[in-house]
Amino acid sequence: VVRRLSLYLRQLDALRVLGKPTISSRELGDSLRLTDAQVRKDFAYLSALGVAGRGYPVEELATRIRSTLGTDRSWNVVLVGAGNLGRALAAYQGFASKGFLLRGVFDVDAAKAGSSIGDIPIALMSTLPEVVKRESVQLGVIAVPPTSAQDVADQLIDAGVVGLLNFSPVQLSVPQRVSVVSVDLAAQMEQLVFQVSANAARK
Amino acid sequence: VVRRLSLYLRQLDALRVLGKPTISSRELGDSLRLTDAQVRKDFAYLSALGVAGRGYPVEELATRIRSTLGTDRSWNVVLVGAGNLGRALAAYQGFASKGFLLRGVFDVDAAKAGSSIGDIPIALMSTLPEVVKRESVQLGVIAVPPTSAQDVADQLIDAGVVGLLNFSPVQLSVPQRVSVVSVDLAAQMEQLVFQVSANAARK
DNA sequence: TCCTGTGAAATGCTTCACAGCG
DNA sequence: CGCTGTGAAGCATTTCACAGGA
Repeated sequence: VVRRLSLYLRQLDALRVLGKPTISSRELGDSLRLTDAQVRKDFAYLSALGVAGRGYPVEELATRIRSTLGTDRSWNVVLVGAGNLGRALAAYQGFASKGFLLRGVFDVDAAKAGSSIGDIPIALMSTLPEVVKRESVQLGVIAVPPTSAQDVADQLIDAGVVGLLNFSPVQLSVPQRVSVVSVDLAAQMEQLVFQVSANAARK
Repeated sequence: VVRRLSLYLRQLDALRVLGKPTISSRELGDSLRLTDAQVRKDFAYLSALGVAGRGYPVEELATRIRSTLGTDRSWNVVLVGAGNLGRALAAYQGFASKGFLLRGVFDVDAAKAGSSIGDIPIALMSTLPEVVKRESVQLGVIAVPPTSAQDVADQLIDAGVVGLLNFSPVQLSVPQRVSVVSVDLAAQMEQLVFQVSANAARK
């Protein structure tokens, strides 16, 4: 359900650029391959504000979705792991533009710590707790090898982080108060292969 | 449903390293936060081979899942977009180790083409159709800015690719015979923020 | 006794269908 | 009219519960 809210938000942002003041559930649904009823149900869930005969006001709807997701406020983030993926994530524009403020990049490797990604310095893991506290960091991104993922997760949680975005292919075990979203790239690829095979089988 | 198959596979690989010959649905379920019934239903779906009183044989089960997913064969892949994310993906070990063979990296930027990532040369987009045909490439990974994502998708499809892994935050429109899996990093982050907020609200 | 395989019940999600408003 | 909001129906997925095998 929440996954779709993000999709709506992308679409609405595009519409705003086009200057469209209003959008119908049918139109929005078509562009995302959803039924119009589905779209209306979703918006009802955020006690919606559609105008019969017109549709939904683009601007207000976007604001409403953002406040439901929690992206109306900005969030402090740290990233652990300055390998290839970590570097790419640190430089990724999509985060900064959506209110995610990168407060630090960390690595265990002393050789990496000291260098920097763009204008973001890479720090040693040992300095993590201090930064998390000082900057009130709530979210941590894990881009380290699978073998150290759980260890890094524990350190982040000890330091006070309450949400983890995990890019390593392991199931993290965390206390209830901490939320985890995992992105397993190999799994996505497997997903794709399955769909391709299924698609080919269906003649 | 299929998403879970990937998770099982990870877990089974870990078990194999530990030398465990057999696993019960309960044990496997606990480690992935699923019920035992769920696990058994999933395995029934692949006309399973569990032994009552013992559990499932780790090795055979992994083989069975792989063949269902289609990862028992290997797949030829090209990657488009040699920005930060593209470079990280090209170097990512998780792909190569799971039977995905990277047959080329492409970019529109002539400055980037000519250089290389590790030992993989970056080629110009114009040479893409030839490589796709020569190497029988079935899958394409899109790591380009949102504005050119649809264009790149069209070129890949024209060249003969039948599956796309899309990292740009746009809804690609493709013909039925082509499968798409999208990974929107900003959306994952939004997901996380929502969960964190919900988790904090629940006292 | 431990564990699978599976009908049946329960739950959740999606689509249908239509009353009602601008 | 076009479009929303929503009960009710229709599907899909998850959990329960238990018979039966090793």
